[in-house]
Amino acid sequence: MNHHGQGSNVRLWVALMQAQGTIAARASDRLEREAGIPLAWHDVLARLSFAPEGKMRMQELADALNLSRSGLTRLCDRIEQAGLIVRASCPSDRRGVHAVLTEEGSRKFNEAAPVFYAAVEEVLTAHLSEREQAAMRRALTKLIEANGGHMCWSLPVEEAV
Amino acid sequence: MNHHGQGSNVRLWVALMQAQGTIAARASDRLEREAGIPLAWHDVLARLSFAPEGKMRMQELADALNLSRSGLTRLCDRIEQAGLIVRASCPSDRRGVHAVLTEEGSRKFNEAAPVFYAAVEEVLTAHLSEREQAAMRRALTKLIEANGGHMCWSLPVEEAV
DNA sequence: AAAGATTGACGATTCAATCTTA
DNA sequence: TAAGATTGAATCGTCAATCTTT
Repeated sequence: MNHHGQGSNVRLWVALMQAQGTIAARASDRLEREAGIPLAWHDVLARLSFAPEGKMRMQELADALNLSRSGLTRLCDRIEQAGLIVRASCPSDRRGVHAVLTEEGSRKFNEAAPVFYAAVEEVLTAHLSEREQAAMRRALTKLIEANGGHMCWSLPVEEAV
Repeated sequence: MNHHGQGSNVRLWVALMQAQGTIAARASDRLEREAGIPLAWHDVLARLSFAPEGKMRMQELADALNLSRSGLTRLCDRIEQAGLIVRASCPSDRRGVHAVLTEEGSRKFNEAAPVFYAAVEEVLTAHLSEREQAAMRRALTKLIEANGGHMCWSLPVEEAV
């Protein structure tokens, strides 16, 4: 196909799949062990924490986390069961539902976030130079946009340092 | 923690997770649509195709694919059911089991591989320059090794071009 | 006793169908 | 009729226990 052969392309594919898998598994283990919540729960709490008023529509949340609607419904069932979020009917459009962070959910996130940051540092950023990180972020963002995704992340407060 | 704030680290994390998810989903869809097999099946067939005599121990295969042993057992159940592989007791150590590519499995792989290559090109390499690809592969390999993984991939024949 | 693989019970995710509201 | 969300059935993966062979 191209004059470099396909092996090189496949190598990049394999590296991407394997790196992501390994990194996510290790960070997930550490978060579960040290903060007592699954990575998926942290993702939800984090998104809500950085959202205005600590709430988001189910649909928004599903998109942000790359989950199907029903997948998010089930995930939120479990987190609500644990008391970290509640559902609230959306006032402006009563078809919609807000997932809202509770007091306890907020507390839990504040407890888990440092563990998560440390895990990301440990498995990801500690092994790459600033230049490598910047290059990788640029490349990954290109890939996301080229594939119809939207690299969205509500700015955490720490960014403003 | 560091003077760049944690937001930057988290951005890289999110970009990695999202890019991998989007890319894998798109390639998986295309493979399923155009070749009629799930991505996980292709992974197994590909590994076997590039292994000596078209066979591998279950354990090896599980490691290569980042799957648990039982996960691979189940996956191989389905693929064997479809007639693309068979199991054979390992002669030298009768505890072990070989997954062996069948004629039909080999045929199916030869049909699916071009689709897979095209999909990788479409979702991944088409959007990155040679330099970007090389930089990314280096960085990802570092990450894999730093996290106790092993970036292993039997050389495809095409590599020797 | 330990290694390789499988099985049962379970958790998490998806698709298709359903329910409610716009 | 369509959009937002949920539910039932099915798929896929994991952990712990089991079975066989070393």
